[in-house]
Amino acid sequence: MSIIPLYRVDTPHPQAQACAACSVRKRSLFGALDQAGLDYIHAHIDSIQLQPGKTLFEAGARGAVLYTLREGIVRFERVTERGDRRIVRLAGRGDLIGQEVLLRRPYADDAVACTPVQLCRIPAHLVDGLAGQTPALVRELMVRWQRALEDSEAWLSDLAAGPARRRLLKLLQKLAAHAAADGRVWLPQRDEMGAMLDLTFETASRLISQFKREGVIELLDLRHVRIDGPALQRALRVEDER
Amino acid sequence: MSIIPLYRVDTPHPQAQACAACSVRKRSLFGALDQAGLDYIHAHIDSIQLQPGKTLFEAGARGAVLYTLREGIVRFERVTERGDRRIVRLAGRGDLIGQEVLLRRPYADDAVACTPVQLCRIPAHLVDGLAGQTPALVRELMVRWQRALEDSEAWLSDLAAGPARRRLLKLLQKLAAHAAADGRVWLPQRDEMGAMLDLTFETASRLISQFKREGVIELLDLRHVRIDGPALQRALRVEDER
DNA sequence: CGAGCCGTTGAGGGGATTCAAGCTCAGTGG
DNA sequence: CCACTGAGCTTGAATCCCCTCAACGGCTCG
Repeated sequence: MSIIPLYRVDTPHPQAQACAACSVRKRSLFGALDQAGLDYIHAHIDSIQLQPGKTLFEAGARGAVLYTLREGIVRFERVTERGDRRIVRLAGRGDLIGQEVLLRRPYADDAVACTPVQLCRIPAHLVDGLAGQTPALVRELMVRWQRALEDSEAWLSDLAAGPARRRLLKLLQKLAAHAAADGRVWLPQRDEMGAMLDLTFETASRLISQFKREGVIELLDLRHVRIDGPALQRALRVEDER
Repeated sequence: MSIIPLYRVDTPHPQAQACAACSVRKRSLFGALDQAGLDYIHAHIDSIQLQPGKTLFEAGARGAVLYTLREGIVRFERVTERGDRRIVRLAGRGDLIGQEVLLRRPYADDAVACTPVQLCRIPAHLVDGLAGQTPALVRELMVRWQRALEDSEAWLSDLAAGPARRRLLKLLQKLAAHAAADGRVWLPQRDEMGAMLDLTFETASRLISQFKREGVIELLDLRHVRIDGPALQRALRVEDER
């Protein structure tokens, strides 16, 4: 994990400007802050980068920091009593990670980088302090909690029910929402798909091969595909009839 | 749906006393309020009762009220694009229902009574007003959001993965947490179990019969069982070995 | 008493798993 | 340079678990 302090004590608030100019600020927790708020926080936020597979934090650990995801995809996973891991949610650009520390609770899941990832590390006390003075920030927090809840419930109804083919098509649809500007979509490893959909990696592999043959996806490199949107919709339609 | 106004305008705050004496107040959203807060809210809260199968609200509807569950079990369900319904979460005593209206958002799921249910109906503007003056209430709200999120994720990892027998055992374990004082546990209909676990009702029926033969559960009446806790734990242990 | 709902159980088929083999590719060390 | 290794992916064959289709019984209710 590489940590870059974004602030410099010798110049007046350069990071406040960096925050103000940040491409995800409007989508992020601090989108609600004004210039004064940015001045207040800038000196306490570090930028963090993580390589795929690296762990941001582990379930059960007590931490004092939360994160805003600027770039990349982070997965939340937990280990079941059977001993196998289950991926329960994904976070993308602008999402808040580890908000439970605001309640002085341990992290609920492992958080692991799926792709190269850039985050802002935010001390919990910073949010505590601002929340008292900034009602808009409190509202932003609640919006994010509700969004996480709806994501989780949508995962349950879309990705955890029905035949394997439909679940995997739905996963592609969800991953497409995190596509880069040029249409590149991150494709998880086969065993990661398994952990997301409760499938064996062999089944995931068979289906991905099938989708390639059908032209629903096109492999760009080992970890990225281009998705034929209409073909995907059609395949899902067929799946849902009957 | 029967609505009983709990307040009376001719006597001074009788409902404030009713709220203060309420058995679930300490577990409920307003557990954080002092006497002044209770005085403020009492005139605006109605008591509601619902019979099993009755709908509290529907997904997508815009409402201006949320609910605290005083007694009974409420399920959250949604209809997938395939047309079948999926139960994604359960609420029990003290849980908050429909909190998304505080964000001016439509209800995310259908909310349906599983058992006879008693709720307090709380206008959203009431919470808005109090939240500004009562930081503890804001915190209570966040705690409830986080709890709902963790419930949903736990549902995903426990009830939506693994073989049918394990999923149903896990469901019994979860239902046991909502047991009455005398140990009576609500047993859903077979097709409700199916909607919770993504099984056919036939499979649910076969497994329930099996559990009865094995002595894990004992049928009290059509909708209630007594659960042999140790036997359940043993069965789960066996399931998780191997 | 027939109709309908809910639950149970059986028989057969299908979809996902399990077990197994072989493939590519990156990294390592002789 | 290339054999060696291990991780990840693919594909095949056999098995098994759950679904589908079906029949039947108990119960409530009109």
